[in-house]
Amino acid sequence: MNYYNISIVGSPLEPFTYHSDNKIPVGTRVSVHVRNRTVNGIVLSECEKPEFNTNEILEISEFYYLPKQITLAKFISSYYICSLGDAFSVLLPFWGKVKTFLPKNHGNSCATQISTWAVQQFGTQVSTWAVRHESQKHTSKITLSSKQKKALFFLKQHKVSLLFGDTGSGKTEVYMKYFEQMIQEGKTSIFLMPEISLTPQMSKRLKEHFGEDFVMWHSKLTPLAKKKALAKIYAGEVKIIAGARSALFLPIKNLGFIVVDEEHDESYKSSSRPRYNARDLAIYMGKLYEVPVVLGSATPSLNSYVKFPHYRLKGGHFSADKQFIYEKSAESLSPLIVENLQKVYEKKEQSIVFLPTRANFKYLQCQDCGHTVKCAFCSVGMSVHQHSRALKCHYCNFTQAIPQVCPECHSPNLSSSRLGTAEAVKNLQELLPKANIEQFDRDVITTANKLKKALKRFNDKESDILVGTQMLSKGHDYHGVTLAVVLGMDNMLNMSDYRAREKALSSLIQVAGRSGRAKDAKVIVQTFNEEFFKNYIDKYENFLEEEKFFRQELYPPYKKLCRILFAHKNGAKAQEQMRKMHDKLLTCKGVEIVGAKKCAIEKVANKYRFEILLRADKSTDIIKAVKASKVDLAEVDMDPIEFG
DNA sequence: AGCACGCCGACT
DNA sequence: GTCGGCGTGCTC
Repeated sequence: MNYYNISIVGSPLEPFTYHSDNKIPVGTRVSVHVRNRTVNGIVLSECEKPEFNTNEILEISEFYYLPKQITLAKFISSYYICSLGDAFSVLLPFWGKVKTFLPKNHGNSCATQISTWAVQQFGTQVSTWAVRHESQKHTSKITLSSKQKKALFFLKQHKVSLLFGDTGSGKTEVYMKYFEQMIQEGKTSIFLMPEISLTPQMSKRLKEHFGEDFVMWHSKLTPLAKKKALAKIYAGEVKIIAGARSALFLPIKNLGFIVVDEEHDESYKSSSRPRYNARDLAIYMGKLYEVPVVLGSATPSLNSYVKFPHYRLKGGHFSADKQFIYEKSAESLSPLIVENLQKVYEKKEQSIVFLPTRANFKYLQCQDCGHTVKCAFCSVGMSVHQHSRALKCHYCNFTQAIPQVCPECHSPNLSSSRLGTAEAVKNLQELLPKANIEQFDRDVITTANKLKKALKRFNDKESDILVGTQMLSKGHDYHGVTLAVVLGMDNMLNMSDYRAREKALSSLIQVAGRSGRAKDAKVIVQTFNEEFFKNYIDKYENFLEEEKFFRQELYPPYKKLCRILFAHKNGAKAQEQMRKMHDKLLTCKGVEIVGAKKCAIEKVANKYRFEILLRADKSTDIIKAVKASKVDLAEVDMDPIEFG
């Protein structure tokens, strides 16, 4: 009888031991009983017969994980502090006959014939992963400029590098050239991008260029589309996989290269367990698979800028031919803005109105001077807690009474108002009753099809004004736009988030880069912080250099942060669990407890939420401390990007 | 995480 | 008398 340690997919528990008559290779996915439920497990290792009675392995599947995937799962489990079963739940197994794993002279218990899974599924012949007969399919249509050639040369010199390229500087061509070269070496590339399901023009472009070598992968694919894509991947026919963060975990033979485009984008971070960051895991995988990794962005994160060598690819058209107007006003749709929107509408031109705030937080801002109350200890905005009638810092829990007058100019006009997209559309529609105004955000644009239609209406000039959030700035071309209105920058800048400045500036640059590809474009930025944006709008690199000093000693990339969440419908229970873990953490060395308190959004989905924020020099100290102190309810968020 | 077991409140 | 709430505890 053979005994095996088996990690149960999705289980929070340590691996269990099962037995089988068969000799089963490590990495094989099997099904087993846990409390009479049938679940998937992964064979981790063979082991001795344990003291207790074991269950039998029910079924040995044709799915398996390769040793490097197991290494990756173990890394995810240790770094993000989750069970191995949770780590495996994000990885996709290989499929087929496992020649290399079968020991010599071994019975054929698991040696199934080359399966015809894909054929059964689709009735089409799918080739095995034999090396493809490389036939010079099409000669390259990509011609790089000398700048782009230099960029490519630079990227090829480094294991991990940052392509710091302005909007419109042609980053995509550089990647595509790199992909082509990988294809010639018979290797597959991963091209990660945020919200790929909502960037149809990019996939169209890749499809046109790479044809059958290309597939798209993201969570919104229909089950059938997923099956088809997987069949092609299993068959080894795919050379370019463009996808959202989950594409990183597809079963790829011959991985050659990983691109993380728009690396600054927050959607690379998973907000459910395991809370991994695909950008960071891409770098880990680069090392593990010994393949180059390229991060790309017009507005790179300070994190990547500090850690990796970069190539600066300057753009063709950016702010040079654009007029920036900074308006000091706290009024959401000010007369200046409405007047400009009106003028543009009357000229039969188009506008976009950008509201970057997710409207989750309220900050106290002076309506006369724009000053926002900040924490005395953390240089971040204090958020308004109306219930407790107090201002609180989300980092250190410093609390103060809500001031009656502005601490800066002593004006009594302090307000914590905020503006959402739907509300802005409604207000604008009243002011411009004849204009066609559309809401353009996650609430309305839920599918690729809706996006396509909305963009078509806009490009056909059936709609005049788009009012939206981040989505407006993600990779779309609006050729007819001559006015971009950017609201809510101060809210963003004053978020109680150490990345507030980075997020605000990069959002502004991204939206400015989207709009006004036509000449004579105007960008109206409503802000009391004109100096900040003006200084850096076309000098993001200068911003990054200066931001280093703000982050030093306190924030990433110089310090590691970790957030522990406690959510329960019984608030007292959540708080008690937090307190318990907090007390345990006090005994741990090398870790600073920055705060332990109620979340800013204290109730979500009927659950009360509490959180602990930890800071340390090294992630190993955090991992050690958290593992030693973890309580049942705790959910670990390593390298958090959201607070509250 | 799931799911069974078990112990108290309002219902045919 | 039972149905069902969710607290506690266990899963190879």
